[in-house]
Amino acid sequence: MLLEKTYQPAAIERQIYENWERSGYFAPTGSGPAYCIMIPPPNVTGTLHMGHAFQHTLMDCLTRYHRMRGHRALWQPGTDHAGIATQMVVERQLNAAGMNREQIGREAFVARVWEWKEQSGGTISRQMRRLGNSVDWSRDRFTMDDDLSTAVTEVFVRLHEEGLIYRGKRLVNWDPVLHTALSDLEVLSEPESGHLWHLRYPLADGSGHLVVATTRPETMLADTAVAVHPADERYGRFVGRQVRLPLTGRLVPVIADEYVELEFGSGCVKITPGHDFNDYEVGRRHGLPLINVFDRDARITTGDTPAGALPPGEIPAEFVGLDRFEARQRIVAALESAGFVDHVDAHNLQIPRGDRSNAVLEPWLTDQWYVKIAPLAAPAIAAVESGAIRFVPENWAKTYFQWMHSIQDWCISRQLWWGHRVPAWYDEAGKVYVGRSEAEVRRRHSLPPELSLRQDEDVLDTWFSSALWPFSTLGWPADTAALRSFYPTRVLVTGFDIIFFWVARMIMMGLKFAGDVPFRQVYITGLIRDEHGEKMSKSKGNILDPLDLIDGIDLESLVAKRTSGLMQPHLKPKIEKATRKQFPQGIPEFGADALRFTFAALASTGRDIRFDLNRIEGYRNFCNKLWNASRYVLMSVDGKPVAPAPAGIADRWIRSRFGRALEVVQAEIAAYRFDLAARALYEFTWNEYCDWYLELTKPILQGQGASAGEQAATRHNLVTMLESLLRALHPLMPFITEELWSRVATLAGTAGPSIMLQPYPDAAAFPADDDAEADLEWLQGFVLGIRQIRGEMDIPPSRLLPVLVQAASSADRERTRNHGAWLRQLARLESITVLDGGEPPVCATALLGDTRILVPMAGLIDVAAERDRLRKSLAKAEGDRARVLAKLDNPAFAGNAPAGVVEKEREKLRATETEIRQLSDQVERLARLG
RNA sequence: GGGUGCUUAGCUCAGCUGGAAGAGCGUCGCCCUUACAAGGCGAAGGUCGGGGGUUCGAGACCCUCAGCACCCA
Repeated sequence: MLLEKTYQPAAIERQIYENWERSGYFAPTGSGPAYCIMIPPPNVTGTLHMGHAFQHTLMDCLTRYHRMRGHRALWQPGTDHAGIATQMVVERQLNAAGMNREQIGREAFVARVWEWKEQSGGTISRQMRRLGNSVDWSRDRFTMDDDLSTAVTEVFVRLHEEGLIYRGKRLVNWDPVLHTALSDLEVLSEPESGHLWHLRYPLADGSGHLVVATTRPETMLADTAVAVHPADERYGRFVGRQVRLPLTGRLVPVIADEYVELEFGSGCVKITPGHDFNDYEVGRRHGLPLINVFDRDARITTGDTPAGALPPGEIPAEFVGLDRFEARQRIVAALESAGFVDHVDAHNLQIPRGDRSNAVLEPWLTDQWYVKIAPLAAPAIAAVESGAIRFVPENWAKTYFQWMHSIQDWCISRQLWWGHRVPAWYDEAGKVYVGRSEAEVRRRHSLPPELSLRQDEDVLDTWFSSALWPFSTLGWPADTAALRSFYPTRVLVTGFDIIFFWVARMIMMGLKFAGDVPFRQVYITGLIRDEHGEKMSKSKGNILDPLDLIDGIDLESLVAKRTSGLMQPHLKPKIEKATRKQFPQGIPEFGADALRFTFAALASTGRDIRFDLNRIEGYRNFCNKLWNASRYVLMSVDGKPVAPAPAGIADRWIRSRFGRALEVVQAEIAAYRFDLAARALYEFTWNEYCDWYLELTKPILQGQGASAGEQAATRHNLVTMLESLLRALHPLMPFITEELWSRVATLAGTAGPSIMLQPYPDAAAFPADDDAEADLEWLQGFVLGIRQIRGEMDIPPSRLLPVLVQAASSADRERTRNHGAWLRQLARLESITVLDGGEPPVCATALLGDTRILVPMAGLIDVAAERDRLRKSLAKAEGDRARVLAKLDNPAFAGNAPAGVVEKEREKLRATETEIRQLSDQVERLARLG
């Protein structure tokens, strides 16, 4: 059956994927070595963005490549529950319906989240299917699945038993909007403009005042000291005395601590251990009391300490209940009117905000669960130091070390409802019991049934369960066959942005609980950005849905997609304008294979990858090229005799070239240089297979000269070569290769249900053939010489040229004779005459080593134009000669450079001299005429 | 303040252990040559951010400066 004239991805892709999936081809099979990649689990209710599609392409390419090379390949899919993000989405839905989660209660709320997960959870798997991802869907996992939750509980309990999980009252990063603690990594600090208030704190003995500088005057209600630097001569005499806090009148000491910066502000700071991380440490060093004056909304309270509530009236009633920002204004106003404000400076400071809510965070004193991280970090550092885990590119190990060496204990509790509930129970006295279940807790601690226990309200950080992903998905804590074969996994493919969040934590947990590293290599990809290098984000309005590149999308739908559901609706006009400007016609359909090839081609070592539509268009054209090359092969072969027979020179040449390309591909995939692998395949396919090899078969198959046997042999090589090429391209472009292979395989004398189960072509089966390559290089040089004359002289291809060959060596004469048919067709020649001495007519000249290829000029070529052309070449050749001569004349060069290099230079000199002689000869000849 | 990258053709980027500057897109010519106009053929275009050094030889190695980006505090 004849192929369509152009490649139409939409017509084939879905059906092919359905067939693969239905046939179970994605599951690991065979007895080869195990090859396993864990998918970085995306948010179950989210969608895949360009970064996911990019990484998925690389993971799929690796999986398909190793599967074809006989590995028992498993690409483990799954999703995570994305605690805060998902809870926020469902809360917003509730708010829109005029409700909130407190109203409906925990149980009903969690049920709604599950509903939302069921409803939206299909998006990602749909996208993955369209991308052609060959994950083993039968093993699909979700972090909240029962078995994965079992793993979470098990790890929590074991860490607790070892004293590596503890509960403590500490300052945490508190999100007063989401009402939860956050880990350090979820805090984003940006400089923002604010003020530095200089406040007068009167000395208790009435002998004057100290001026303290603060960016947060509202926390002065909870001050428990004033600090100066011990070496600060301005203040030394005040240390040990007391000041009377304005507004509350409480007496606090003046202390000396090196934390104070001499040059900052007045050099004298207020210390508020309950509301500042640094002050907390200062307070600990000096045994200062802790006072808290905020509630969970960051509103002013009547104040409390770990020992209990402050006496009534300690915090002035006028401020109680005020939001922190309003409290600031009111307190500053009160201080001002009482004359306590010395002056106010404008000041830029770092403001910590929650990465989800964007709310200004508060250091707040609460009970939280922590993982003691140092004992886990040490082996995780060693694993990378020893090379048990290798980062690619290896530079990322530095980033990893830098963080691991300064790592803090990990706050794992979150005051959310969506997630794994902390497996801890409290009795009425507040005593805590940790265990796998309430029953186990009662049994272990011999608690009477009538003792009522309540489970901890908090859930665990989502990353806690993600950290277990490499072994929890394989069945841990059970000792499963999957765990035994696939752990440790081979490589983790992910972005540098989650080295700390995820990669480091998986290494720590894997070493601790699965007894080995979770993966041998970590391949860190760049981040996909838009064509201007901007990060893609909803609020910037520059996101692209990978599916829209596959299927295409009209402008109006694209604008609607980018401007709906914005967190900041006022950005809409700007986004719409930019989108209309960038995609005036919308986005055309490119197909999954073109998108995948583009991702692979962009995967170099850089940190930022700009996604440019021009690239994908180029690779869609590449798909079309491959399609049409196959079309040519099928047209040439189908229904005609095909027979394996001694290969012709062109056949030998293309096989030799293919072998070299495969070597590059094998090496570059092993090095995770998908860009170089893709380029090798692209260049081989287009510049050698299509541009030369297919053209070389035409004179044989379409001309009169060749014998039936030669033709049958050519057809055989034509189709077997294509069949191999399709296999070589399959990991990158699975759909089009499957479609074409299904039509080509039988003709090539092979068969099978799918190309994805076929072996990857082995470079060793295509050994280098230097003779064939030398012959073809000569032929290409000949053709190129003629084409150059033709191109520069604007001679149309329809005009066939007579050609004279002069000063040919006997080898060149033979080649001219042997390859006459090819030369005539590829260079579009009318005749080829080998000269035996004698004066040729006026000609345009092309050089091929010592041989001159001459095109008689009469009526064709302008003498002056040819002379200019030759002079340009001559000038270039003379420049070359001068450079080479200078090098060779330098005794230091001949003395120090390796012999091979020197010989190469000598050879170059000979070549340029021949060229110069020939060219000047020809220029002279033209000069005589012109 | 500490750290990590980047700077090569108009644009986006390759350039492996130092040995005659590359690709794609774009541009300019000539072509509807029966696989492909999503194509074919040809061409133009770069003092490899600046300066210094090592070397017979540097886009690549070292130092330094400048600009840009990111991470951590």
